[in-house]
Amino acid sequence: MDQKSPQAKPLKKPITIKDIAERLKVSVATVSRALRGSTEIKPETKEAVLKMAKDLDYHPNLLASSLSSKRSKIIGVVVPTINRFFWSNSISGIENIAYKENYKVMIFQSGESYKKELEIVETLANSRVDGIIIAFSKETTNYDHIESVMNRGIPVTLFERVTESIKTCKIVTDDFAGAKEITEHLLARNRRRIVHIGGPRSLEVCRERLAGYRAALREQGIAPDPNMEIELSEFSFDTGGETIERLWRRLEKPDALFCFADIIAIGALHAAHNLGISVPEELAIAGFGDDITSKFIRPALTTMAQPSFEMGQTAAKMLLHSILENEVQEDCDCISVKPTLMVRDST
Amino acid sequence: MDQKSPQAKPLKKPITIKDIAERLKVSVATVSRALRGSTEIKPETKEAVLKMAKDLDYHPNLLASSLSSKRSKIIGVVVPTINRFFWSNSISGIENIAYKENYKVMIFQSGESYKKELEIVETLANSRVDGIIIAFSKETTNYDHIESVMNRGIPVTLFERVTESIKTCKIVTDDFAGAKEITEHLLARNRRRIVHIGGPRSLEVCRERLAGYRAALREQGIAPDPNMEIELSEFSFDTGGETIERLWRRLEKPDALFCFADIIAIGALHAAHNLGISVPEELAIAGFGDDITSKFIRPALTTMAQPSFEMGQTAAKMLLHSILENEVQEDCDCISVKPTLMVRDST
DNA sequence: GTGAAAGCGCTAACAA
DNA sequence: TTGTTAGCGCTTTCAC
Repeated sequence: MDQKSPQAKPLKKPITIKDIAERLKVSVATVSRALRGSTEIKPETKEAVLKMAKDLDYHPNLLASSLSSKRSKIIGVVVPTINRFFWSNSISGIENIAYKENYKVMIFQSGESYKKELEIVETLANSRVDGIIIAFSKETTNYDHIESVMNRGIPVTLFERVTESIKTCKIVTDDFAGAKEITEHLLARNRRRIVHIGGPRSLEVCRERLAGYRAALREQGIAPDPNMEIELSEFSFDTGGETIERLWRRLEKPDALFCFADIIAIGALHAAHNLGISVPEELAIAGFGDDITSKFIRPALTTMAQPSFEMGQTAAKMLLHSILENEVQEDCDCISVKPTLMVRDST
Repeated sequence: MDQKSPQAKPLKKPITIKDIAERLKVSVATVSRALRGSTEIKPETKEAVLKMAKDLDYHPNLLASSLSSKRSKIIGVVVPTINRFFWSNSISGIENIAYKENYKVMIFQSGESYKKELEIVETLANSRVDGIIIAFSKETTNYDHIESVMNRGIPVTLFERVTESIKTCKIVTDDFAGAKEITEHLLARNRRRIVHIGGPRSLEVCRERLAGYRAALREQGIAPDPNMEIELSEFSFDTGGETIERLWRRLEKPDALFCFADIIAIGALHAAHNLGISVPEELAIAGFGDDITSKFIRPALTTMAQPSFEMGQTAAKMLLHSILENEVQEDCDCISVKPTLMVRDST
């Protein structure tokens, strides 16, 4: 019953270009050229090779190919999580462009862990991908791993979660403008006690959103109040809910909430419902990101829409440009994308 | 201005084990052994190698390593999309196990396209991954690509979207039981005109859910009615919405909806709201999958919860087992996981 | 147009 | 414990 089968895997060893060459009595070089569609080859020879490859059920070994050509036609993408709409949709945008240019996309998630991000980036570089698009984890404050990769000649494009300290192509949301605009919207709705639920200050994204919020207040002569600025370290529905419960125990309750991410706002909305708080009458709630859920919850969430798919496309274009140009990236641009205010029922 | 910089990439060529060997006046074999933590090596030698590697800023070339060792320590995962909770959460489960065993996970999405699935699987195999976990696209009805990969000695585990025609490890939801249970729940709520919105029959998943629905009806003496069975080919919020609009033009309106996926149910819920249909009084709506959104919409959606994270973990365990055992997979098991009914406000 | 040959960087017998 | 020596399968000069 538990006797091992004598010949485990069907280890008839794979067909290589050498096999094709021998059968055809040509050199491996010729076969290689034919397979790669090189021009300097006689059409008949090429056809013969292609036919033989098919007959023998030949499959190229990409490892060998990449090793000797020093090109993999693969780009690596690192995001904090694929579990949220913004990230997964960005990736679709990246793939959309990459596949057109015949590049494959390898997706990795850091899970917001710096350690895992390090590992992934190192693996990617050691696997000789042609380029990397990365959005930093919330824990990342040291960027040596990126410098190292770039020094090794691998182009890197920073995406959304970026840092000023690295000179390379970047694409980000104009978080300052977006946060300012949505705060102004709240102010225009006659809200004065607007609480900002922000994310970890280690992220530029979060700092910018906070700054935009403050700027809008100041313009209305309202001095930013530390009590009205909450800093979260976790991104989840639950933290949004817990926060609102804490806020509601205060003497002076807020009349509006601007959350740095939809996921937080949705959690808050849910908790508000359970606490019997009427939205938007008693409390207006706004998010950021236009998560796909935001349109479907009730009341539908007011938020800033980020064109994630297009941002992914742009990132891919920038990276492919760096790869193909093979230039130093010193002079690369930083693109800032304006988000769009989506006014819905929650404000 | 547009003059190219003379030295493009910093092409100081990478340090290899040969460089380390020369500096240390040992052989490359020794260096290789030290780096891989082989036991048959003198501790001092090992230390010296490690130190030199660090000093020289050595980074291993995984391509070369995999090429010669014929192991990559990478498993490939192919899913229709990472954009939905079930899939992204399954992947987290896979990663959770894989990383513990020191395997990296490469994620790919087929976008529900058979052609792209083919390409991805071929690339994965040609990149000599150690194993593949795959959930088929909705278009996939031919499984030769999987047979081919398995014949080449690469273990494959089928995940959720499977086929009977391939003998290998599989893990699926018990869709029949789940669909039957949720339909029974609807019946218990005194619904008799229950419409099933199903997915493409090409997917076993969808056929099973339909079968479960029918079985529940039959047990109550209700004959399945083709007019009450709708087949969708797209998975999106919009199709859910459009469908309910069509249904509502009928003379005899349904009193319940069992959608084969939450995303459809959520779209329907949204459309119902816009049409002024009261849920659940006039129309009960149930989904399948317990998408993260389902808990937060109003009314909260009744659905079947699939333990996606755990299913991912199990898939990874099965695959790793096949990889490590290096056995033929003929006798592999097929695990079927029972989903859990989550009764909420929509029914 | 084609072939010969030298690698790409690493692993893995087999010897020593 | 270490070194020698073939490769792994493919690409890419450089001749012919």
